[in-house]
Amino acid sequence: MIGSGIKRGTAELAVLSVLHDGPLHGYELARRIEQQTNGALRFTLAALYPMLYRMEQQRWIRGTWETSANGRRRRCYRLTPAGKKKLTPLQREWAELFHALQRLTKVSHA
Amino acid sequence: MIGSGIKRGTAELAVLSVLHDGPLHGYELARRIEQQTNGALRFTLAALYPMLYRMEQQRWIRGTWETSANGRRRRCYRLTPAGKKKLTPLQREWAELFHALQRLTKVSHA
DNA sequence: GTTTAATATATAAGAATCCTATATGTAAGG
DNA sequence: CCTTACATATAGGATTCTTATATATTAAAC
Repeated sequence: MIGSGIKRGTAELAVLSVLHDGPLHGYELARRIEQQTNGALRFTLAALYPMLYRMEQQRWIRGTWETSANGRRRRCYRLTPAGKKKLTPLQREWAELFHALQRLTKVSHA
Repeated sequence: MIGSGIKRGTAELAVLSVLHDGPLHGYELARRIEQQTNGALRFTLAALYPMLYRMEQQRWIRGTWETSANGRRRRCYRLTPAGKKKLTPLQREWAELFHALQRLTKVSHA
């Protein structure tokens, strides 16, 4: 059965997927999600930051303070091994949800 | 852009889809959703009834009290024309979300 | 005949997630 | 100097789903 958390967990999957490409800070993360989905998926930073804290507490990502060339202070997040392990079953859960909804709408048209 | 409501709106799509097949009462609706998705998608009745009220207020469904052959009193819901009109764009929105998430995870693997 | 399971609806209390609004501060461009 | 882009942070609120509980009828099991 599909876990209860996944239905509203799009953000979690998005963050883990993007960070799988390489470390990033929050602001850029939000931009990547929006760009890579052609604007279809978008998260405000106010939604993103608390989520990054939660994911850091769960040890899926790890944040380190860094200073960019500009001298700007920013927090760089990278995927932990635990985070990588989390990504695969999460994708599978989403695929299951998609198939479930497709079955519902297709049966409904029959 | 995908609306903010749809990410957690699986239940809405499920109810509209199943009712598209024909009128049903709440208890049976929950069973159909579970059966047609092979148990992948499941809603408790406590989640379903308040949602049916909301959807009735929005005129997407209409409920009438009926008495079954057993003599049991139950509320039968059927899709309104407005509900049918709502179903198509909802399905499109979901399809968009699926594609967006697929793009994210695929780019991430590249 | 009494208990149990299945049918059927309803509400309350709570958790989780996301959004809007707001605050703070730096750097670059005009 | 003023605006735009960069960058993080918190408070308050809305929505949705879950768990727990209450009620009542019917059919089957024992």
